Amino acid sequence: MAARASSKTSESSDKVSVICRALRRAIIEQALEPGAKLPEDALGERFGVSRTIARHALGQLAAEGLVELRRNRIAVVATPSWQEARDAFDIRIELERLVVRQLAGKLTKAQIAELNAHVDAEDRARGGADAVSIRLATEFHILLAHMTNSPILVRYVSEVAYRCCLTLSLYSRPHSTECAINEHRAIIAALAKGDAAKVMELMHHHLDSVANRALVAPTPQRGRDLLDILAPYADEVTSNRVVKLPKIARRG
Amino acid sequence: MAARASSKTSESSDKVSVICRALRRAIIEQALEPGAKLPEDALGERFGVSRTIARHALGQLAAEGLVELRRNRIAVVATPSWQEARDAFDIRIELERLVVRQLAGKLTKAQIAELNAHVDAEDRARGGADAVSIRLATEFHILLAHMTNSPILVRYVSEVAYRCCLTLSLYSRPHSTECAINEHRAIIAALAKGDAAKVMELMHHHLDSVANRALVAPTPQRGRDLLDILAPYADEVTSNRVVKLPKIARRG
DNA sequence: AGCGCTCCAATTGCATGCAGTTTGGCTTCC
DNA sequence: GGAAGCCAAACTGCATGCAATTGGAGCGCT
Repeated sequence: MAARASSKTSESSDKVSVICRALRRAIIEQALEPGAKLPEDALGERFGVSRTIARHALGQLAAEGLVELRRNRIAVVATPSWQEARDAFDIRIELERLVVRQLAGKLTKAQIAELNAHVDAEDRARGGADAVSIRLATEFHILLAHMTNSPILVRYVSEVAYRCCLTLSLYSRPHSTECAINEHRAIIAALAKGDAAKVMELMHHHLDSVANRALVAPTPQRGRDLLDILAPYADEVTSNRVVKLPKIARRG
Repeated sequence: MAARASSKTSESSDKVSVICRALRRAIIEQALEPGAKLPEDALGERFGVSRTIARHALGQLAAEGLVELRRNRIAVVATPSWQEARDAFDIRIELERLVVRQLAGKLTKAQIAELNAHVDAEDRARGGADAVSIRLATEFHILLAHMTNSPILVRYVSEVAYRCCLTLSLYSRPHSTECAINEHRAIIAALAKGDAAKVMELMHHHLDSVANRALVAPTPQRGRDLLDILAPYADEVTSNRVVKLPKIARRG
């Protein structure tokens, strides 16, 4: 028996949604790096729509955490801090444990075949671009979420998985996908067998190891948050000499 | 020591954000019932902004799942199905277990005082409007999430908690807040004591019992989704007799 | 009465225009 | 040489206007 009755969750075909999808994909495939500027004008022109639409799309992506929006400033691709990346993975672990708990032993043969086919695709993509491997791996997890037929769960898993994608591009060293693929296969097997506890443990370990492999320590230099990086240095300067750095320094 | 360093997570002061907050509150306090229409014009006029802004706000709320947006149709307050409500609570349980796991034993005295103060407020609100009690109870959980200083966690817990609020208004029988307040106090105590396992168990039980108390069985009649209710009948009709229900039925 | 049709008011989808803010370079002055 | 100040270009925030779609009232037909 299927995990649950069918239900639609696809995004509508608004121009806004189209642009959202395009940008989302560009971001997770790292065509747009974290920090990349996203001016409304440029987006509108590129996609052949008005600024209004581009703006709306940016709003949606900001709601998903893929884009940062500051008043009167150009929107940029989100640059999650290391801590945020770690938080995202923690949340993801819990959500995906829930996914496999709901799915264990409840998948149809067809669904299992679909999962296996996806992993086969991941396998074939080995050796190709890292970005593609990462995207496929992410989509495996989203495919799982879809099978719960819980639209809310799908949304949250998708969002947090995309965010994790984003952070992988920031903090990851060259990706090794081999074991990830094997772990995907193990998860499918355990799901088919119906061992909920086992598959939750597998998923937990899988995500945890991906996170640990990727998020290598607080990586001081790639931490990106200039303010944080310079804080200790700034402390030294400001406490010993002057109060304000740029304006009054010349008077001292 | 505080659970983590400070971080800002508040919504900006755009007109859009202001309207979002207003609508969100109206929805969770049931001033706007599920299914209520939200025409852009009316919203814009009411809040003294243009349709553009109202529209954008609706988009954000739709991303949060509080509003349903269908192309070329008037936006309406979301009407989650019973199953979606149950799913939301399942997700919420996992997320909030994570919250208290992170918080156990890491709260400052000031934070504990803040939590106690909030529960006191809940206590004082007893006997008042149900909607207010529910909102305060929800805000207790969001307050907890804030103390993790994980913006992502705050966002997800807030969203899913609001959704649960919404479903409570749909499926709940008259709310009994007494035990919920006691359970909140128990959670604070366990957090202060630092017993992570205990507080996770408490939170799990707390949310589960709220859900079970509220989501009384699939309540066939209040299920609201006419299509679902009629599905079995329609199956019978379409498979045995004719293809379309309204147009051809009269000919049979 | 019941059913279908037509047409109009209501409403959304989207582009454009204008005002206010930020950015970055240029000039000026030390 | 380098910092402060100024100015124009770039960009966002928002309102308004127009075309397209919807839904429902009214009307005629059976």
